[in-house]
Amino acid sequence: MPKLVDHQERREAIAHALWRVVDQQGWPGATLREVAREAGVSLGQLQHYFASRAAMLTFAMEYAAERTADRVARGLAGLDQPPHPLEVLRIVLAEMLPLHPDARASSRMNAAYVLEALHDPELRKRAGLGLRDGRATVERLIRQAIAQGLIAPERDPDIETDLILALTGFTPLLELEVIEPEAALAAIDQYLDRLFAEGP
Amino acid sequence: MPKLVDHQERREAIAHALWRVVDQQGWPGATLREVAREAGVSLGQLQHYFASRAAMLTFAMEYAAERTADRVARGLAGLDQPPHPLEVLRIVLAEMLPLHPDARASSRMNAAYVLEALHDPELRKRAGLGLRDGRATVERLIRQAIAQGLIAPERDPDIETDLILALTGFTPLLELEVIEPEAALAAIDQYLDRLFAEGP
DNA sequence: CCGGTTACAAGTCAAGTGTATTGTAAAACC
DNA sequence: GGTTTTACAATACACTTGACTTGTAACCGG
Repeated sequence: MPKLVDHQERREAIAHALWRVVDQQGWPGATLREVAREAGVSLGQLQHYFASRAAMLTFAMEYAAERTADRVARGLAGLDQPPHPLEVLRIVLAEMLPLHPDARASSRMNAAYVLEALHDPELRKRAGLGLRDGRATVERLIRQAIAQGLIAPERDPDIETDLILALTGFTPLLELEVIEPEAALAAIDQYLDRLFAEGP
Repeated sequence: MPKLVDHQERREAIAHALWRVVDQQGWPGATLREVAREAGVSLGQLQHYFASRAAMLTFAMEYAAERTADRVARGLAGLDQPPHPLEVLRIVLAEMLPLHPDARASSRMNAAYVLEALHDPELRKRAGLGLRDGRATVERLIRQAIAQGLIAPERDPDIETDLILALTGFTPLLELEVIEPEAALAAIDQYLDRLFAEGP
């Protein structure tokens, strides 16, 4: 056979091409042929690495989630140890919003994925689990911060968690350039500052 | 010619069918033939009312925006006159979230539309204008409430406006059943209560 | 060195897409 | 009452799509 090839590597390269296509042409534009062209491979080769379009999309999504987690982890590494929960939340939120090219690609992938998941039970389960996981992580953070006295004890951890997650609602505003990235960051800072403020 | 037909009425009927299709099968599933089937008309008839698929989608979106505005107006009519800004915001937010079938259909239409708009300059301009309009309306409300002393004067109207709009970020959480409708409403109430609370 | 496996290339296929064309019945209008 | 419009039906067209099949060169393992 020809030189043995690292499948994972190839798949990731194709996933990157897929991101680029989705970023530039949208989810429906991500046809097998278009992704192959963007990746600089033939349709046959692409099909050698992904048995179906669905398999390709699923892989690309999981890989995007990994990369986002990596970006967050890298951001957290730059903080004091242990980091202040406010800083943690700030970084998590900032990485989930389309504020730089990498995050934008992930964000668009995610949006398309969620939209698709609404009508596909399998994807729905998968996407639901992912989001629930994320929510659980944030909730843990909030509860810890309350226990540490960093957040006023009157705050309901469930509601505060949901409100934090809702801040990803900046995404469409940013994408359509209704608000500037600085405005989104300022709003997040303002919100977190109030959340972590001392009670009266 | 056969009995003269109310074009607007026909178009709206088709738009309703389109919503149903988008709601159940997603944006890409909204093919001319599928919408025609859902509307109970022939492909030829549908083409008689919409010159192209793009025209159909545009009409359906504008109509959805009108209907959402109607729902909000109906909600506002049930309030004291003049209504308290908090109540106004509560109703606006509640109608923008997928909390009941009508709002859900509009919400999904809107999500798909925004996603599509990212790669279509014409749609982008249109969607951007719509969102900017909405933002301006909310901002006016906030500034008024500050002027009336209902919101603490330290609050920055710009940031507060953005934060209000960000609360539409509950949408994916609701759609994927990560949180319950009551939780979203509770969070919104909590948030608005704090926004309108007296300063210390 | 050779059978078997891997890595692709290229072509084929059926299904589905939006759009354009053509035909026709019916009612409005002068 | 003839003519012109309107409202549709039906079909055809040119493409694109994901999937599948077949062919073939390359290399490893025995």
